Amino acid sequence: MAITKKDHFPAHQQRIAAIAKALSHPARIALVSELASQNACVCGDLVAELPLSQATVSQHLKVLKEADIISGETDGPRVCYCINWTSLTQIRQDLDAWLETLTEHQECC
Amino acid sequence: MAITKKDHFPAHQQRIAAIAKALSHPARIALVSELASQNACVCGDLVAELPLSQATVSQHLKVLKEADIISGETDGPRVCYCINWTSLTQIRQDLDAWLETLTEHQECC
DNA sequence: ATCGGTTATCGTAGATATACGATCAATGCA
DNA sequence: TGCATTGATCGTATATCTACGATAACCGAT
Repeated sequence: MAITKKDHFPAHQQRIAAIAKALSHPARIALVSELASQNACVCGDLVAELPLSQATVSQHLKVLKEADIISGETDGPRVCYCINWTSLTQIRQDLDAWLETLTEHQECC
Repeated sequence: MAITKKDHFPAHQQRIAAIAKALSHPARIALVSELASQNACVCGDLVAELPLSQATVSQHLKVLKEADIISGETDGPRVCYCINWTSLTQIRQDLDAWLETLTEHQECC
């Protein structure tokens, strides 16, 4: 793509886009749902729930971690992942705030 | 990616992911914001607002259109784009519903 | 120290996404 | 009819994403 131009946009637009991007794959939606419903927390259990290899699941978990949606702490030989509720709440607010500003003007063509 | 496995996930998870994907680029967030604030509707004006070429903007508009977030109707030689409020409202509800189900269980590690 | 189990990372292949110039199709106007 | 304007599409280059096997790193227990 030659050179990305994402940096040419305002920070708040980049923020919304970054949140959306982290949630733009069904596997990551499934992981977040699974973690939230507390059916699983250990990485191995999550791998068992998804139709993906361990390596791929680990990669998706990394994306969610970098977006600060989840966090993982080592528990002996395993890793326990869980939702970062503080961050997720903020994300929800940011999304909602943006969607709200849209509807405020609602009077298009 | 060899073969995509997105189809192996439940429809509602695919739906959330698809919404997120359509909003996963700052240019598209900017386009939606711009359209909602009614500062522009004609494609040419949108191109002038963004730091992208006409071809690229047209491509982003196409993505938003396919996600049913916006619609465009020909107005003489121009094309007038506008927010599909019905669909956007539904999207907002779907997103909010998903986020709500997450917090219901909120009691992780 | 070695072994078995767990997870992250590396390397890689193929699929998509991003970006743009060039071109095409459609429209309005001279 | 011919021309300028507008916007979609094509072709293409590069970047990023998705997926997995293989391997490395780590831990607990023997």
